[in-house]
Amino acid sequence: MNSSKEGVAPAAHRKMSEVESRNFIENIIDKDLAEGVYDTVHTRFPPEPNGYLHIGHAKSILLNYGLAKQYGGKFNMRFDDTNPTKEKNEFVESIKADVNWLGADYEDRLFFASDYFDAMYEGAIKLIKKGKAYVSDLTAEEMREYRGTLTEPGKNDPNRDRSVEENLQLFEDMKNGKFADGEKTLRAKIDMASPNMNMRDPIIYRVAHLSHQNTGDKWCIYPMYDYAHPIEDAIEGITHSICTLEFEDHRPLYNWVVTELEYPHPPKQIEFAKMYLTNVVTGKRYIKKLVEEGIVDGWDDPRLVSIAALRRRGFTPESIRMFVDLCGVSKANSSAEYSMLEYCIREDLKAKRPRAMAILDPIKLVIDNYDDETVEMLTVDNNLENEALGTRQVPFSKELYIEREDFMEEPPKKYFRMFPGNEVRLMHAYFVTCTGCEKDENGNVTVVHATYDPASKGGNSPDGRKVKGTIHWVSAKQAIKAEVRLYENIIDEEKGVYNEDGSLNLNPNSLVVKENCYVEPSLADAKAYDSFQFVRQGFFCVDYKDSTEDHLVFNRIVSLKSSFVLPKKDA
RNA sequence: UGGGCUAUCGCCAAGCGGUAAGGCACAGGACUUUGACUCCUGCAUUCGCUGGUUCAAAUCCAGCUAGCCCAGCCA
Repeated sequence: MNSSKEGVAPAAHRKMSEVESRNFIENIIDKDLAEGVYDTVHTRFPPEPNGYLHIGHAKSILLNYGLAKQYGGKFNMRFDDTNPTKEKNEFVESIKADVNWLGADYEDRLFFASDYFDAMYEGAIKLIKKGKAYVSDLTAEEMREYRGTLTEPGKNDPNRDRSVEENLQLFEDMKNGKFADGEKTLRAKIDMASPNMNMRDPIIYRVAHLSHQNTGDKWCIYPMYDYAHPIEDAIEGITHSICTLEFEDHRPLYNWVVTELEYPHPPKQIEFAKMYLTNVVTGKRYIKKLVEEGIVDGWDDPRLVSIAALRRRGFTPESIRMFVDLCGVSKANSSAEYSMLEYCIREDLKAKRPRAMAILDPIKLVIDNYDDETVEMLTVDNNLENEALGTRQVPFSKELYIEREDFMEEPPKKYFRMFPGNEVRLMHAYFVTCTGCEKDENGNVTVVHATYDPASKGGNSPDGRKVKGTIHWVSAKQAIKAEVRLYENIIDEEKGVYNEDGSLNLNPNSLVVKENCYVEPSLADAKAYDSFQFVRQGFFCVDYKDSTEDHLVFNRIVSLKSSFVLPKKDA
């Protein structure tokens, strides 16, 4: 449509939306659909219920859910609970809560691997009958010796050629509890000389006399992941079984299982690189230690990156989704900068949430020419970028609090806040001119004085006079006291996550508690998880754990960006 | 040192033989009742390295280098 002028590349004017790119998994799916390998897309999120979910899992959840939605397919939630030694019901509940919070809707498709134990048992018998599985007497240590090493092939199991009848009997005995833990295993008969360790006759069933969180005491043999997972996928009709890179070597075994068990529409395993944030702690042992030592306030401490922690901190599901989308999907190991996550939450909240004034480090400002008794109620927009958020009333009076750093008796260059003789705007209120300050015996400023211009009500002067600075404030009498918690990364980013001895390199300033903050009275009814932009400062959210009606506690989600840096004072 | 995988801007990431998208970060500038937002502008003569094929290579071939994963009766 537009005739290109000389030297102007038309492509340069194209918008990003027009050149939307696809990730490698979408490419695979497109091809599968085009070639008729599958006629639908069915994915799943299959966590083991052995811990809390963190931001890394969010990627997997949203990837799987997003793909299903994008292709008009289905998404299953499935707990991969094949090892009762590690699993707890507490975790299935927390995982469900996190997945639901993220908005990954599995509808009525909530499954457990343990739902399929019978089918897996039948499958094992089928393998035995085909001569593709056998019962082994080897101990764990012997098993290791027989397996060989990365560079040397393994040796055949002495029991490798047991008869089908004997294997059938032994396997049944295993199931019936005739053997102690570790006494017998069922192995797939593949190739002890395979360069792929996973194919050296992998164990597919082990004996464990243990109560299972879902099946109780019904079983004393449990299938191994490599055997169970492909069956779970096949039974549920999963088409694309998406997992992380470390399972790439397991794919031949995955395919072996679905092939030997002759599933008519075998699922396809696809691996992607998990991605974490730079300078973040996700290791279970480390977090456990932080909790035990009281350095953090539980697994949902706002400085952590578990889903529960992000939720408590004030992140939204939308912001997490945006983050995951922005990061993309690939097979290259990588680590995203925290600034990308910060961008996402600011982006999500900026037009969505109301703005308010809060003073975190108060100093009194007295408007000397303002009436002692008057309290004016100013009508203020909740968010200039979003009219739908309406307006609120903000009281103004003679005595206010302003931010301590918004006054300097001797300002450096380019400082355009309050200093003697300077006129600034009190946001939404009046122009005021600073007239001086009072100090205590130590020279600390205790009160700032100013006079106001009655004609500038609302924040503009009819004579067209301009001011460089606009500062926020609250009326001293009507303001509500609140506690505000300022967070920084729990890790000292300068030096990285770990010290040389393997301990965490903690940032001593990761939590700063401001006890004496004043917020405007409109915040009195704020409820748990409600978030606001405190103008000129950042986004804050009511802490669900510690905030009460008479003691509001806010978490700083993220600060606002700032290009202003106070110049260092020369001595 | 056997096998598998990866390598494109500080961080992510497109690209699939026709001459390096985009986002974050960063830096300038405009605007501003948030030093925010928004808006402009800049930001890889070059794709881990070295050769080769080709009129043409980030894309194909060969060799090298670096990083990650695998020797649980974990997932």
